[in-house]
Amino acid sequence: MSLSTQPYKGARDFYPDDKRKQKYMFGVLRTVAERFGYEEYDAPILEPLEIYVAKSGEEIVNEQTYVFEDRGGRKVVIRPEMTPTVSRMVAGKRQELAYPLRWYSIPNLWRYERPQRGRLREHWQLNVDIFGVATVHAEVEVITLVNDVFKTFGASSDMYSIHLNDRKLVNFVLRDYLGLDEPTAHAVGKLIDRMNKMDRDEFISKLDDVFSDEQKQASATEKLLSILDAKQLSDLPDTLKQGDIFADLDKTMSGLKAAGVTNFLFDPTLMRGFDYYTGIVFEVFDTDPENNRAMLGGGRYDGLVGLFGVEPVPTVGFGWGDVTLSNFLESHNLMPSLAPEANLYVALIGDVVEQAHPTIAKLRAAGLNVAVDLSGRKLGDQFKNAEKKGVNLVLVVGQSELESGSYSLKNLSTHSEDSLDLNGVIDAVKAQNG
RNA sequence: GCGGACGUAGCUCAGUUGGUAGAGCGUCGGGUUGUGGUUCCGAAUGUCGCGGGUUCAAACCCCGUCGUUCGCCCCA
Repeated sequence: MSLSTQPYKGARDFYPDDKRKQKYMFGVLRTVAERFGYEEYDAPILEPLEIYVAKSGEEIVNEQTYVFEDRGGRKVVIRPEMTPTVSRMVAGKRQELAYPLRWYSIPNLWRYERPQRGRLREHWQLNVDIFGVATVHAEVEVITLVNDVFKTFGASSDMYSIHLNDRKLVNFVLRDYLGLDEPTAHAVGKLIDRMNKMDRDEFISKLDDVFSDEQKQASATEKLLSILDAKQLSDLPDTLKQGDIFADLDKTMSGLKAAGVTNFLFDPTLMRGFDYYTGIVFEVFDTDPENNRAMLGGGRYDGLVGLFGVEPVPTVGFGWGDVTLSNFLESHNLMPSLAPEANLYVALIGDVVEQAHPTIAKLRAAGLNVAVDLSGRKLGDQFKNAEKKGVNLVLVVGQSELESGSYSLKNLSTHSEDSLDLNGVIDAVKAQNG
């Protein structure tokens, strides 16, 4: 009976090649978030159960979290999302923080579910939140940030589309326009969420199951469909256009235009799972049919911070999973080939490890990442090894080089070879790495 | 939690109507001891995911189980 070498179900090992991709992705995410003035924070992976029970939504706590009791009898959850945590942190220093507060993090999150494409048990998620802005300038900023991330990865606008909706609109339609009670409204909301996964007849028959005879009499189904079919705000029935139900969506869209974002659209079927959203919600879809689900989503949740017993803080934020992001990058060929950490490989001739030490130390002190071949194998094998590791530049160091101070620097991809002194080697490696 | 597909060498896979396993790539060694990518020669490696069952005989059929994957639920 031997031990399995597989990682835990739904979780990934990151071998150096994988980790390199993750480092690249996170690097871009951090760069863009910080370009918008966001500060990085972090928190424990464990949280008390209560903060999820409070407002996260139902199933995620009951069935999709890792819950256990610690040795002190406390109910503990491995965080399935970051929003309650960041809300807790903001609430904890509610009075002393300077608003608007711009925070981001890339936490790992755990959900107990069946793994499938784009959904694993452990994933990392960029969380970007802006606290203290009640106007849709916050939504516009955050979505613009998302757009900049895509651009920084080299994506073009046709590769993704930004869907927008407003919970206030949804609530108005369900409660006031259709006059549904709370449980019915909730059920219809869940149905709308799944609308695109079924055909129209199926959707209508499911609606029939939910609506009362009275509601059917009032042609609730037809009314709802006419709203869900809207491609833009102007398609909506006139009776909805009174008041300022659309004001936020309207302003968000014009704000996005002003910010140079083009590929967004009004999507009345967009719901989002969590119940804590209170205003604009958005999701971004990969247009590649291979990745047919939301790759990121977020919205306004003005009530969460207040749950911790402090004055509420208006908040807009989103989460962007690393699995959906890497699927996106791979599908659109946007994942660059990434060089290994070492940018210089030293091949040794003969037993000169100790004599070569001062030379190698100088190279490292100059900022080069130097991997030394300690195998004692034939020179040809050392070249093969460098190539296999993906290190392009090899410095040959033997007795005569150490004595003369003239080294042979070999470029494995161009097959060129230069005779250089130590400073020349340093310059050449730096030039090669841009 | 529910449904489908799959599980053969390190990797990608082949294995005909059941007769105890192969290829390519990779790995290792070599083509005279200080120069690699192409080439040539040679070698190693599998309890055919695991456990039962049917059979004279199972990688192949049946059951269970674990894992992978796609979808449902839910969500990033």
